[in-house]
Amino acid sequence: MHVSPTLLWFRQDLRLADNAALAAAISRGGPVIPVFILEEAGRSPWRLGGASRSWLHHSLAALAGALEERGSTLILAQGPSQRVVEALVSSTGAGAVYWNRRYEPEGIARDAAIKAALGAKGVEAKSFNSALLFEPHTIANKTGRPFQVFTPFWRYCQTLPMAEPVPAPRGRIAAPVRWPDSVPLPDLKLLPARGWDRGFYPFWTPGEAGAHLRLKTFLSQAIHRYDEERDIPSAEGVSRLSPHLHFGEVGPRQIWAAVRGLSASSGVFPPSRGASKFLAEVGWREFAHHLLFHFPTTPEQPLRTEFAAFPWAEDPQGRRLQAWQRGRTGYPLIDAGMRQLWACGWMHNRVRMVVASFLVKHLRLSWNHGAAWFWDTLVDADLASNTLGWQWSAGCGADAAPYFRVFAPVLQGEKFDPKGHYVRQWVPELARLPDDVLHQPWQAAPSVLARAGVTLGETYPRPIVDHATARAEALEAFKSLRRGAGESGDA
DNA sequence: TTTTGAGTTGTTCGA
DNA sequence: GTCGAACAACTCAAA
Repeated sequence: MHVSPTLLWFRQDLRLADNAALAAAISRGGPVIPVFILEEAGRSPWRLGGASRSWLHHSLAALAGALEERGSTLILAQGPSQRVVEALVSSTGAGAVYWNRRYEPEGIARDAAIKAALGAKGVEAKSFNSALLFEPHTIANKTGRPFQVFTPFWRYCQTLPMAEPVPAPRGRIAAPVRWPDSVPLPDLKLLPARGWDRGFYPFWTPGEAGAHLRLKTFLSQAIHRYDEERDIPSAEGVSRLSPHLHFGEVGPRQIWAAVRGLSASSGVFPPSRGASKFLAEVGWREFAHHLLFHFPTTPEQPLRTEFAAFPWAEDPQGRRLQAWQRGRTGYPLIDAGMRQLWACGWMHNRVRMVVASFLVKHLRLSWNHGAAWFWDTLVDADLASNTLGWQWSAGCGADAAPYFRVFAPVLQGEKFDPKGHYVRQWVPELARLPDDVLHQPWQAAPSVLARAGVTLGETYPRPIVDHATARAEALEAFKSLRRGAGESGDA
């Protein structure tokens, strides 16, 4: 019997294993036409960021290679998704379009429209879950409302059955008689013209194979020390899976199953405190998607509405923001983090919290600026996680950091980078300073600075704000917010 | 139904 | 040096 082709629409699920839409397309029986559509979403603030574009280029190349090994071809296209999908359906005679669901507000609306349009034409349109352990529309608290606190959310999720990964397709993937036209990968122009991403790829191997190697490496050792070492930015204590997860080169079901596999011999699950902590991070990713789905305005708007009135500082020339972005704040840990971000497209999580706190509380610039910068510079930029992270840092989100939690950049440096490995790597002009002043060079005696070859204000900036003053002003600003919200009017 | 306690990641101050 | 308290307000779950 003749079965029409299935269009398999790849989006943020750039893998063959554990891909529910792919598995369904194959079991439907006809030829499978894998397609990726680059949609340049106009002026949307959340169109692909620069670092993400670079990663995507390499990930698509990897996916295309993996498909080729199975006798298939990745079709690349450009333009509004609905137009491209409809054009491909009519040019290939596809009778079905399958994809894995996404949870961003724009994506949900677009997918719904496409599903309706295809249905009206008699084309089978089906979507699947491959991105999450627990899809947002399936989770609610006992009052039927979305969770807003992580711990009860995660406790509840863990009482639910955990989905198994979908097995990878075996053998060749059936090809159509004739392949539709494809845009050559370089023509998508995903790579930056000036090559500022050249520092990324000593650290990263985009694609499904790279993702699995990273997971395997992490599970072999570091996961069991994760609860302690994840806070040390110079250590290899974290999984570095975030960009792979974002692009769907590996999925949470696979991670869960792999961690459970570690318990096979002992029967104890989770196998260690580190593993438990790591799985909770997977839970935070779930929680982020839960919040984005149920509170779709949060990429721009604070979840706690009183924060709309927050007295942000003036920064008319954008100098403070620029100092932060470029790693020229005069606080070594902050500057190290921001420079690592620029060089690698990634920043260690501990340092992300510190730089975020610094932007929002020390510089009192809106978290939206930080979210936008991270969006453009992170290879793991993810609307759900980025939004949660920034609103958490600013204190305006769900389960957010209390307003009085102001990370002290010097103290954080001394606690988590006591030997200065991290700062010396990313702020090399300070490398020769002794440990005891490395995190506060302005406290060093002139002779110490001279010996280290540091001239404050020339080779390295003086602090752009004073910690104690900035902290006091931040606390005052948060207090004013409270007064404003209460309309008590007292002086 | 109402109450109570707990909740990712911190810092400072004073005893 | 170490330690506990204080620094809000609100959501959720358990009692």
